[in-house]
Amino acid sequence: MAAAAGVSRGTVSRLLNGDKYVSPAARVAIERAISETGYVVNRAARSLVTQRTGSVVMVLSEPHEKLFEDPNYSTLIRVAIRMLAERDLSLVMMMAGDEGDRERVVRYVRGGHADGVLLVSTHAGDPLVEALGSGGPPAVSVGAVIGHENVIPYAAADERLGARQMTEYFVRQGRRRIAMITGPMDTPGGIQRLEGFAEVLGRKATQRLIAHGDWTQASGERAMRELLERSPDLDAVFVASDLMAAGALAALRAAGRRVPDDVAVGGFDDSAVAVSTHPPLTTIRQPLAKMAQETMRLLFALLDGAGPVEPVVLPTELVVRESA
Amino acid sequence: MAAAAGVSRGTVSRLLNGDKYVSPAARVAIERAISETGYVVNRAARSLVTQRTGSVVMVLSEPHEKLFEDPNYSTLIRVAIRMLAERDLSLVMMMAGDEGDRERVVRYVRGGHADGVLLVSTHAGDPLVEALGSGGPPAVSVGAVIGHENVIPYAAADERLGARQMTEYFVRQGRRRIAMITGPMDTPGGIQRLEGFAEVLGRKATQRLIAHGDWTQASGERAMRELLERSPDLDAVFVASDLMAAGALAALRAAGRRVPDDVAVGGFDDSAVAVSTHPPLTTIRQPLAKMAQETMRLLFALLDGAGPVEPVVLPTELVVRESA
DNA sequence: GTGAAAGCGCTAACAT
DNA sequence: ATGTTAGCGCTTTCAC
Repeated sequence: MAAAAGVSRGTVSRLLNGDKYVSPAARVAIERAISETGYVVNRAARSLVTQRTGSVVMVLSEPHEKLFEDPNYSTLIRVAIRMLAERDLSLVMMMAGDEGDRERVVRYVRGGHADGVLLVSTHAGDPLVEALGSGGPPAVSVGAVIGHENVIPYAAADERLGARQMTEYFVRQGRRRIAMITGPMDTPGGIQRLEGFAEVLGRKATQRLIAHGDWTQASGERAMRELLERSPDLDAVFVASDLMAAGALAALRAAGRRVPDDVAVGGFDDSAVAVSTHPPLTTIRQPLAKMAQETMRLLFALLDGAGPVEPVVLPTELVVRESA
Repeated sequence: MAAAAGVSRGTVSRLLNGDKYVSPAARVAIERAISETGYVVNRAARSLVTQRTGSVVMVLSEPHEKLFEDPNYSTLIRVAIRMLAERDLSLVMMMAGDEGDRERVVRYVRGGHADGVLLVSTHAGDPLVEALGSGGPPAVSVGAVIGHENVIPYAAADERLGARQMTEYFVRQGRRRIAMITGPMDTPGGIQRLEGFAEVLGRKATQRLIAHGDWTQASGERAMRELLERSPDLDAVFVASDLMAAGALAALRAAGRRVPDDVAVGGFDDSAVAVSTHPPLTTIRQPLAKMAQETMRLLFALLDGAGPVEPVVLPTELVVRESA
């Protein structure tokens, strides 16, 4: 290649890496040679000397079955691919659902096979976070990592705000017995959406009116049945995700309750399912694409050697459809 | 590392690569040294000499916005990650939605950055397929690549069979005016599901009873409105995907038609949305996980240097719920 | 069965 | 502004 352009390999390398000291003549000769020979740099060789890999790994920490039931991941993946591509970085996907997975991820990352780590849906106490620890490449997360909020930068929706928006909407509507189906209580969405709910209702938010799900549709249905049994007189339910809300809708229908007449149902996410249910869901829009973008921006800042970066919390928005 | 075990680097390498000529003594010494030093092979260095990268790239050819509305991709990604991990290969994701994307993919693949290519949802005539051409690493596809069925091995559902199963079910129910909403006519699912439909109905499958969608929910709704206008007396509609069927359901409801009493609705995929709609969808189950597995198996066979491999076509199954 | 040594293609430091 | 050169860490002959 260098030979084809009549210059040394050093000069070619300088051009490719944006070094300023390349003469116009050399530049032209090299560019011609590149397009004629179809030359492409060998990343392995480059990695060997630069100690960088040109790739970022997205670690999905949800148990396998549940993982992809949630359409939100799709947006994350799409945005990440796009933004990484702009920097000529590639996205490697790994799962960290069980112990074996986690070990693989740790070996991969500590082995220097990724320049950065993108954590997704990491639960509280996940040993992976400790194992990744310091000394490795920079890590960021979409959504806070509980217990590591000050260690792992993140971009997240303002979960509490969203929960308050929905709960206050119910209150304004004059709903009197407002229940909630939460997410898993070891995730920020699980914890903080409940907190927002409780902030608005105060002592009216009793245990009888709260049930827990695991983000799946089936769990939403189960939780709704539970609530109807415990508090048959409820007239509204705030469900911490659209998918679980779809399940709740099915349980309400089975119980003969009309939505929103008898029971108002509010979801969270504003994902695709929100418009495929009947009635379409009133829900809280999470700016997912923006969250993903901001998370990538944090990662890039870290990759560029910026100092410590601050978490980003983005506002949510009430989207009124027909379920409430 | 070699020093830590008191042997030469060559011996370490031999052990790591499963060469038989390693004495038990050396093996023990090396294994101890590995666990003590936390040694991990440097893939870049290995790649440099072996000319293999240890990664497979999944190329998603759908335009960006539509891409992930379809929950099916999730399963593909999950299965691919799992099966690749077992071989210590990693999954790199790329998009090929527009021209710039495609160029990047081609450079990546032709630049030798992947040991294999996993095509997903490639449309007929996609220039990417030609560009990847021969001489590169082996490529396989989930679902046939139209026009390249004999070049690119694939695992797919028996689309025609599925369409026949649904259409025959309608016929058995005594439905007389059966319409269809197809997928894009440059995809196997678009073409072959229509073929199966037409095979059963013969000349009763007229243009008036056929509308086209692009797999999105919105397109399903639009197509359904179109059909209702053209053929108000229809009493059944076979929709080529669950997501589009969700859209069709909305259009039918808006038009005041009861499902399944007035109009029977059949979907295709048996994806998560099939149970979140009201009523839940009668649909055709596509063995997606199995398709993904078989596709990976084909890829592995190719990576292992097996001769030409045969496409795999898997049977579908009618799943009766409440929409028909 | 194992050590020694060449070399994969590149970057970066050094010379000029 | 550019050529020269020394590795990066591994696999793979080739000797022994």
